[in-house]
Amino acid sequence: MEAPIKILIADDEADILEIISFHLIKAGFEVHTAKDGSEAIEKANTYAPDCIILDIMMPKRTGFEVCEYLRSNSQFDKTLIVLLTALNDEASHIKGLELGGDDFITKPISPKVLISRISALFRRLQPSVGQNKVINCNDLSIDLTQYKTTLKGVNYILAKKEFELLYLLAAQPGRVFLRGEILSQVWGNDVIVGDRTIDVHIRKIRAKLGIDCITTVKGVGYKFDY
Amino acid sequence: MEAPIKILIADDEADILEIISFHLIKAGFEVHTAKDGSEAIEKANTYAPDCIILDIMMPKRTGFEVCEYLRSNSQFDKTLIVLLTALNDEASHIKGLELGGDDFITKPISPKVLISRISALFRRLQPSVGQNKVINCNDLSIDLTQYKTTLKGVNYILAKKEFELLYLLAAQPGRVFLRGEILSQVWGNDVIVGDRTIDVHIRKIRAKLGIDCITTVKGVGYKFDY
DNA sequence: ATCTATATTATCAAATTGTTAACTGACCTT
DNA sequence: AAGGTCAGTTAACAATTTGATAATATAGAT
Repeated sequence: MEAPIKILIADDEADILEIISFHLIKAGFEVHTAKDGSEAIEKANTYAPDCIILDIMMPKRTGFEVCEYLRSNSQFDKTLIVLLTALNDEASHIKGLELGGDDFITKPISPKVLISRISALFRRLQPSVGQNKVINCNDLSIDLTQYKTTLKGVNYILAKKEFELLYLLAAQPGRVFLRGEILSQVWGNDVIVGDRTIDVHIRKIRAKLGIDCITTVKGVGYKFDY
Repeated sequence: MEAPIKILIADDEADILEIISFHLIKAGFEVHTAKDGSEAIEKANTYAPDCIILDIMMPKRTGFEVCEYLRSNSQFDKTLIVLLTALNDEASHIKGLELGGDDFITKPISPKVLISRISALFRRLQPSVGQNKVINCNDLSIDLTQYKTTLKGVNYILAKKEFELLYLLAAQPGRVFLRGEILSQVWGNDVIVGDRTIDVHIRKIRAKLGIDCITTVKGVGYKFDY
């Protein structure tokens, strides 16, 4: 993870702010706080957080109003909005979600639940960041952390470059990778190797696995298809 | 939205299945159902739904087990998983979210809430999918990132130039492209090829796809019309 | 009917990829 | 240190696919 994920929490109850902040900071987030709706908008503009947790009942501007403001501003297109309230009524739920909220958590808040849910939202948002480095596709499994490839449970030993090439392609099944992309991803930008090199490695992968999981797209590149 | 969003619901209570199905269908989703965990996995593989709603308490396999299975398979990377339970306890919440669930809804279910939340999940998911350079027109789909052309779900392999030509035309259906435009877009400005070359490629596309999706505008050029 | 633009077909040239074998250097064994 | 093994690379050639052109046929317009 490069930059820490920024979260802004807006609630008028100081002790809630404090508790949530504590847990979020402990979970590795960068946390900012606001004590009312106006301050929330202000700080949202200042810090451009990745996620904003809004209490609905707040002075100056309600969570709904802040949510509406944020969603009308393209700058916050990718910002997650979590609404927070003591009210457990359906109407608020629906209103919040329809105003563009991404999730809805009812008080009393369990810090564990809050963090689980926020993590789930981010997991969905940044599939690539997912720490799961195992690709499973039908009966083929490619485990980056173990450099291990199994097919129908049987282990196949691929050389480093073969493995990296297969992993790259399989990470985005169906997508065509240009030869140039493959070279820069697997071999790096400064290394200069010929085009034939890719072919030979592709061939070795096909031969070792014995299945036709890599498709040639003539004049374009290769793609994983299985 | 071209294709309808597919949702799979798994619950062992028939009346719940029915009620939810009814509302989801009314909301414009394509709905499939399963009455236990094993059937859920089966149908997930068959229909590749965009969203799977899982009851936690189910015979054969619990919602947790199904969730775990789905999340370990890259085929379902982009599938939303919503967990459903009568239990309102925090432990299930956390377990579900940590297993990769995207949302968690407690029974008794309000159809309105359910649909609001699913819509919210999809709204959030769309932007990343929106990057796709896929042209969809009736039952014809042209995917630039995959260099893949399908008609009624059947894959047709076009050569590079054929594909690029079709993609160019289909990107702006109805618009007539002059021969000069086609040449400079597909072949580039420095390459010099004759006019007949375009005709030949157009013909190959028509022959391969078997449909008349490209119209000749005599004396002017060609246009995509389908 | 004639003229023009496009469609079709066949053919050849060019580009791309597949395959095999050989070379190099790193690493391991003895 | 010599010999062996293996990953990675390249070269050379074969196989295949694709692209372009020319020649001819057809259709559309005036």
